[in-house]
Amino acid sequence: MNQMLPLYMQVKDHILGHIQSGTWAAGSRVPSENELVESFGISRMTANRALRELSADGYLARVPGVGTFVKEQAARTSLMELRNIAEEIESRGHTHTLQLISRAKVMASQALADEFEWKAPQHAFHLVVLHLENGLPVQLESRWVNPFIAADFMIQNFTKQTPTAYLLNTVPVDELEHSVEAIMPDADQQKLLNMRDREPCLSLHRRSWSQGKVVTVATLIYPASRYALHSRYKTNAQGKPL
Amino acid sequence: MNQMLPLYMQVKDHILGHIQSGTWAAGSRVPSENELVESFGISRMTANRALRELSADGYLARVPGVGTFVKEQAARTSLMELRNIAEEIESRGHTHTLQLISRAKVMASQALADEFEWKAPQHAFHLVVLHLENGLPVQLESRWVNPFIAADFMIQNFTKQTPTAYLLNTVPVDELEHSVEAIMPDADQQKLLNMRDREPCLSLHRRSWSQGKVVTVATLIYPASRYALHSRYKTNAQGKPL
DNA sequence: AAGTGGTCTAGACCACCAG
DNA sequence: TGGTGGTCTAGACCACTTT
Repeated sequence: MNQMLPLYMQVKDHILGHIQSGTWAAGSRVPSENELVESFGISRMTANRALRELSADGYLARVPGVGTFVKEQAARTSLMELRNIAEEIESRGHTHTLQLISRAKVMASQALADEFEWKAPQHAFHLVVLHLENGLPVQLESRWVNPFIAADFMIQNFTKQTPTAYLLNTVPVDELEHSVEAIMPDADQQKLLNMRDREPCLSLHRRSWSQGKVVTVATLIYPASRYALHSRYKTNAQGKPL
Repeated sequence: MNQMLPLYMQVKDHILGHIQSGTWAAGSRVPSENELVESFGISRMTANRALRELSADGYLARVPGVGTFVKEQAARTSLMELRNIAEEIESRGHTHTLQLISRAKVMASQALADEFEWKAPQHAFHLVVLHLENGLPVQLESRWVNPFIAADFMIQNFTKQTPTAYLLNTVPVDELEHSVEAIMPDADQQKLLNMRDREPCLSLHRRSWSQGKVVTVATLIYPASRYALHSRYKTNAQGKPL
């Protein structure tokens, strides 16, 4: 039972596929409306809708009189959503790889126990992973995991599935807390991230809850020159936040 | 001088105006495509585009065979803690003061015009303000304001009311975009913020929209040692905000 | 002059929902 | 059965850029 997609959707998928597979790199020209009319045997309005929507979604940039081009995807991550960095990188048509730096069962410090909302220190899983985009380090992840909730976390193969992806697929997240700072990396961090001297980092500290319990505490460090954090959202009628 | 807007835009503005003025409450039915065809004297495709785009933007919900309805706006943003800095400082029981560094009407660069979503560069109001907490600089605000929307922005006395507070009270904000980076301050910024050498800053870039138009573009710079951004909110199972 | 995107029209067929 | 939205067509005119 093949579900027939609308024509403009098929065209969108076709183009998005080329972008996300990397066949069409950022800056390259995509087929014009007339070319799509020819190759797909569709009307110009349908081709126009596909290109216009991809443009509204930020994948393409259209220049009247010139053509339509693949947009450079900003290296940035959402502050609102909990997204897997591997997917994020791959959706830009880039390659994600990771290096497992360390993995251990450790005794929580009092500060960490506080973050887990434990009365007394317990053992926790600790993991340090370096994420690379096209071979360039973009995130250093230091993560503690609550062993009472994700007991089989340590026996995962994180080259197949990132820690974030595993946790997202295993434990439903109810609540998120983010805290963002600018920091200067220490010597180890600077070396792992392959950074120049005197270059700052963004440090994103995240806690996530499931059914009232802290699942995981993570500190994600991004080289300032390679990543930005981003959020965009609609407000209520009063325009309340700020 | 009068810029002729595309027909589908006029229809969008017409509907958005009714929604944001409250004439059409959440849940109420908006005119059908055929009714818009009649009342505006346009083709159905044009009416369809207006309704479809407002639906994609989250203002309307369309139900095949039934009609198109004004959507309930989620009040999720009350959980995003990015508040007016004056209130925030005072809520800590500290004293907020500010210094007006500069105030001018300037010609927008092409990059700024892009941020305002203007086709061509126009004049914009520019303001630089230093915020202090108990006499210590904590935020350097560089703000550009759309003069077509907040025409009397420049004659305000910002020692009584911060620029953010004035804009919030004057223009209803319906959309916000934030982008956070870590930067090294330049010499001027470092001096104004009274910072030591080699200390990084958080740079928060903010755009706000009202009725589809960019009201203001601001860059807020915080010394890393004195500020962190914080947010906490509930999510659905996929890690997306409610 | 030829090609591009931006818009608009006046039809059309369909699946769906209501009375 | 008539109204709704969802899609699609085959034209059209325009402003613009490139050659």
